[in-house]
Amino acid sequence: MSHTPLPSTLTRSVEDYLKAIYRLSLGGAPAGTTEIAHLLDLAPASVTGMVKRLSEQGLLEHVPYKGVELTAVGRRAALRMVRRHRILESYLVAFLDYTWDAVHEEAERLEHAVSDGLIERMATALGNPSVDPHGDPIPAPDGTMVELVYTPLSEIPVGQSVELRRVETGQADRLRYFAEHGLVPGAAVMVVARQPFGGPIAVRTSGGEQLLGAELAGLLLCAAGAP
Amino acid sequence: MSHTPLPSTLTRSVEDYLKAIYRLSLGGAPAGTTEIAHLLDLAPASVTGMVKRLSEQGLLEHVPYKGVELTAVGRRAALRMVRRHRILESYLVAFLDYTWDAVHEEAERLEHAVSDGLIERMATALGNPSVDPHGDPIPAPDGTMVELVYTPLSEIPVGQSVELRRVETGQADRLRYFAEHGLVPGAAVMVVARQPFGGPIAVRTSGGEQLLGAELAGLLLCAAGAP
DNA sequence: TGCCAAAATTAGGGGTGCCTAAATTTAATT
DNA sequence: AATTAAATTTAGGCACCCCTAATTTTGGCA
Repeated sequence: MSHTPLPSTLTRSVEDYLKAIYRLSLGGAPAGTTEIAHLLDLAPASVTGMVKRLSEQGLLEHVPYKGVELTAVGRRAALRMVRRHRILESYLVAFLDYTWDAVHEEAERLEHAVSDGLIERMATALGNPSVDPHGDPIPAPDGTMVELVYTPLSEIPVGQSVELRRVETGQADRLRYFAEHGLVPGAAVMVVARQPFGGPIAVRTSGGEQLLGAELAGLLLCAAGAP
Repeated sequence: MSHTPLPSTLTRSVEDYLKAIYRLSLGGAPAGTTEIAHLLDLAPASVTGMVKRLSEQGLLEHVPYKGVELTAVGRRAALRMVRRHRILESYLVAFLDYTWDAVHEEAERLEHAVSDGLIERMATALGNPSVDPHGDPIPAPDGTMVELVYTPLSEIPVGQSVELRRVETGQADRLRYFAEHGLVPGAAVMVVARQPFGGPIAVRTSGGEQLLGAELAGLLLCAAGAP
């Protein structure tokens, strides 16, 4: 099955818009221009202008005053950027001694500059991984991705041991904090307490430490039941 | 000794101008705007405009109608780009299976996007090399570079064997041709003939092949006398 | 239903960096 | 010294992508 070719020359700016709209599209609803503006740190009016241009290019569909959705072409372009980003992060951690909290910024710039060929060479060197250091799934070169569904830690019963599979934050300081306490993908943790109403959660790490915090609830995901 | 800090945010375009002007400055004379335009594939009038802006920023000195020269700050910024480019080329060849004729284009884009930190990590992984795969010297992180002076092959007497040290061309097809016949830095060659008036030259490679061509004269450099 | 606040868009403007076409300067030649 | 061709600069414009301020639309709520 052949694809409509992706536009060959997207600017860095356009690539960032597509990534942002893709991220927002995961929420299910069409992305609002203000949401996009917030993610990209731009004024909403600027987004309206760019959105108009990208619609004309067929990368997204815009219903004025309603919202923005990626077209099939736009989604492939966005997933291509996601693949680049996650392969880059994986490569930097595996081969150039980066820590998982330090790779994001570097990948954020490189993803706009590397060729597809280099990404594939890096992927090969890594053994074609399916997840990156944060446990995020890596889209395939053809732009397909299996979104892995994990159970949020906040839904694991008290007393159960599980394996962390994914740490969903890009914030370097949080990642550093998690890493210091062994909360990385693959780690085993036991839920030891929970506040009422789904609030903060407490876990015991394999190192015997006990940690408490609201961040733990949503940011750490796991495969339910796996020790 | 401390340096004037380099401007922290140079655009890709500015970085390319500085690199081009640096290359032309090696010829000794101030660079002309038309020369720069030719190197960057731009209209001469565009160069005049940019040159004006860069002079105001203190990156170069422009004497209207005469020519352009880098200031100390501009030269350091240019050498920083040269280091990035050559470390990147070296890394791609050493660790990601690129051939020396394929790295230029990739490095040309990456050099604008990588952080100084990543370049230094790559340099460390390479063992802090002083020359890149083409034999070109790599500037130090502080922006100093020893320009190695080799004897052009065209000046080696007929019958003498020498070691190639540097292949001075960025043209991928020529590099491929040279590589196919073993003409890479480190190779031993013997000059077997020369046309009158410093014209084309003929060499015998260690593989016993005999090659003739005008390109050989200027593009291949060697350490005189070394076998 | 009518009004209000939030969201989104339009209007107008600025910086960058490129272009073409029209001067202008320089340097070489006669 | 005058002419001329090449190099260079100026003038005027355009595309991109951002901004602020003003206006329009929407959706919820009294």
